[in-house]
Order: sequence, then structure tokens, then C-alpha cells
Amino acid sequence: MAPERVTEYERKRLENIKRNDELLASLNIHSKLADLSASAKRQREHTKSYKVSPEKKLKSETPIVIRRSLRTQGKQPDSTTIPKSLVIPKNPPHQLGPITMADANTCSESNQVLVQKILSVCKDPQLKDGDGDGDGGCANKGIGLRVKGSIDLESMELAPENIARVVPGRILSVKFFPSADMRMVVAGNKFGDVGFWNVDSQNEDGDGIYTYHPHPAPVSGILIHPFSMNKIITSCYGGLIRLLDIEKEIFGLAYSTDDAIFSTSQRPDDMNSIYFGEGNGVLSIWDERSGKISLSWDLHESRINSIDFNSENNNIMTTSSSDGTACIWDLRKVGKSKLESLKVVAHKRAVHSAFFSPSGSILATTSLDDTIGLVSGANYEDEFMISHNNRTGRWLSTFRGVWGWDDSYMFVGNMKRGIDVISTAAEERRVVSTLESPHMSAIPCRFDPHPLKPGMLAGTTGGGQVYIWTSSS
DNA sequence: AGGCGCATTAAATGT
DNA sequence: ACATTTCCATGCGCCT
Repeated sequence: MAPERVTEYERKRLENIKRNDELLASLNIHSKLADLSASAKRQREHTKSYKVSPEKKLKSETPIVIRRSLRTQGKQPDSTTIPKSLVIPKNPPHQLGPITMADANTCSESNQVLVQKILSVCKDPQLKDGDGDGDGGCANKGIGLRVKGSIDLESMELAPENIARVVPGRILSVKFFPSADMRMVVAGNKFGDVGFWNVDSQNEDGDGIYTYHPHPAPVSGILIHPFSMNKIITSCYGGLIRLLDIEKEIFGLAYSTDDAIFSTSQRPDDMNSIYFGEGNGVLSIWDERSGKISLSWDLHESRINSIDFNSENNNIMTTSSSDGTACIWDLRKVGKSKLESLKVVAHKRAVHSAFFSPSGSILATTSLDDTIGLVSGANYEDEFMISHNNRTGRWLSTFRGVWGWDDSYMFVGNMKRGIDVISTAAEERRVVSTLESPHMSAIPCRFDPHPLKPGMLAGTTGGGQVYIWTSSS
């Protein structure tokens, strides 16, 4: 019993420290941890529960007032007094407002190399025909949002040089730059870090990895506009949506809320809006031009884990939720401040993703009830459930099955350090092969297929690694 | 109905 | 090699 007590205490203490640290960060105070350790001590007297809801705890136990007053007193950061064990090295002060890339930078690499690289691709004359968008000159016209094509599974491989640890800790979101002229991936982790990896920089200087800390909480979404790659949107559990302007080198603050933001998406034909899942089932639309929420619906009874649009009809949207359902909505059928679902796919547990196939005719869901659903038919009336182990546990991000470059294959993580490939043809509908490699030393959980390079698939792990599988065909 | 304790899980880090 | 640490997941069962 005694040792259990100790670990219990220890756990609470760490939890408290972390919470306090995040609070400190959110208040932009980078200092004075004397009272922090005091609060940790105080925690000992509060021998109560192990899991207290964050809000409650914030209100009841965290000495907010003291911290505020510290800042209002204008006390300077005094790192010398910070106990070594409490220093979290990768946490520069967090601001609730715009933050420059320089301030958010947590690596030794220079911003300029990254900025110039991205701008050079944006400004590629090849891609810059016409250019009347007045949008920073980052036109990418003539290239589709996403190419379609079949690939040869047998030819997919993982080269050792296509592996990197891009951020520390667990990755929640990953996105390729939608450019055919460079291979760059962006990954967001549990700590709120965002890492950029220029995969082809081996021949250039540095390791091609640039890390920033623009968020105080897990990065739930990354969006890169295909026609304006110099603008990168990130969201986090802390309720922030940031819009990184590469030209200005600023992580701007687009929107902030007390609710957690669990998912973000953009409607392909309306890049001025951001659709995001907020709190316990609310879907909101933020309009870039007005800088405000233009619409908001209460669609689910629990968090919305994913949002996706049908490529063939951008009015058709799908959401997946921890309430155990994935739904299909028609945005034209807006009732009185309500949306009616065209279809509800019911799972027995939380649904962590729902994505339309490239053609739009199949919806694939991934659920903690250990199934992957394939929903098809003219009105999505055919449901087929494929059994698949999706119990990732506490230390890994949940699995989300993603589509490849046509309707024939899906990719999903496998607890045995592989990537399961599901053939979706009506007569198959099962795992037909598993991508495995001795170089894949951890379980890939979240994926992003390169939108312009069929066969190029990024997979990310609970340890911050990114694997880029490629196909020679 | 809802809050709380607990088991579960993988991989980095420490010895 | 093995042991320790990680500690904003989630479901379940037990308790109010």
C-alpha cells in the first residue's frame, strides 16, 4: 500500500506541475516557480481524487490570482530560481495573441532558411500564371487540389533517409505541403509544438527540421491552402486557431475560445472559411474576411474528431464524434439554425475519423469499437464493418484510416508496427497487406497521403517520428 | 446520471 | 538488457 501511495502522490504532483506550467505559459509568465513548488506541496494536503476535471481544478486549486498579480507587478523571468526538475525546456512563453516565428522557434535552425524555402516554392514562376489573387503571390494554379491515381502496393518502401524525429512526444496531426516541387511535412504534437521537415534537405545544410511552439496544448489540426501555401492554419485543444503567415513570419491568432478545438477542415471551394469542431459537439465556421464566426451548429453530443468534405459535392460534409457516430450533412439543407443529417453511421464506441474516398462515393470510418466502416451506395445506405484492432491505449494517438489516391485502398495503423492496407472493392473489403519495415521502430498512428504524389504516404508515431513511404511506380 | 478510481497501452529514458 | 517514466485516453465498474 505504501508504494502505491507514493506513486499516487507523485502522479498528482506531476499533474499539478504540468497544469500550473501550462497556466503559466498561457499567461505568458516564464518565471517564479517558488510558489509553483508551494502549490505542489499544498497538493499533498489535498489528498483527494486522482482525476479532477481541469476546469474545476483551475478554479478551485490553481492560484490564478497570485500569478496574475506577478505579471501585473511586472516581474521579470528569473530562470535561475527555477528548480531544475521543473524546467520544461521546449516551452517558451506562450502568448494569447500573435507570436512571431522567432519567438516561437524552439530549434537551432534559422527561420530564414525555412521561410525562404517555402516562399521560393510559392513564387515558382512555373506556378505563377496570371496571379490576380493579391494574396501574397502564392498562386498554384493549374494544379489540382489532389491528384488521383492508382499505385503499386508492392513498390511502396520506407527508405532510411525518409525517417526523422520532427517533434518530441506524441504526434496528433500531420500534413504535407501541397507542392510537387518540394517534399515538406508539418507535424503537430501533444505539447503544442509544430515541426516542419524539409525532407530533401539532406543535400543542403542542417537537418531540414524546424520546430516552433505556437500552441499551449495538443495540436489538433493543420491545414495548408493549396493555392496559398504561405498561410498555414493550426488549431489546438487549448482553443486557439492560429494562422501562420510565412511572409510576415508571424503565427497570428485567428480565433480563441475556452472550448477545446478537436478538429479543423476547409471546404475546398471556400478557402476563406475554417470549419472546426469545438467543445462538446459544436461545429463552427470562422470567416477569414470578417474575422468572426459566421455559423455554428450543435451537431454532436461529444467532441468532433474529424471533419471532411465530399470532393464531388462540396456541400456534403461528414463529421465523426466521440458520441459514437459519424454523420453526413448537406450544408444546403439548413433548417432553422439546425442541420439535418443525411446519414448517421452508428458505432459502439467513439468514432475517430470519417473520410470520403477520393471519388466521394465511399465513406470510411474508424472507431474505438475495433471496426473500420465502409459506407457506400447512392445514399450511403450500404454499411460494411471491417474488424480491426484500434485499441491504441493511452500513449498513442488514436488510429484514423485514410484514403490513398483512388477509391481502391485505405491505410490504417497496425499495433504491430505496420500499416494495414485495406482493399475496399466490394468483393474484398479486408486488410490485403501490411506495409512493414525494419526501419519503422514505432507504431504509425496518423497519416497524410501526399496530395500530388501518389504513393507518398507520411505516417507519424507516438514518439515524434515521421515516416515517409514512397512508391517507385 | 454523473463523478471518480483504475487498468490498459508503447516507447523514450534511465541504470 | 531490464526497469522506470510518461501522465489532456478511454471505458468500465463502483460509488454517490
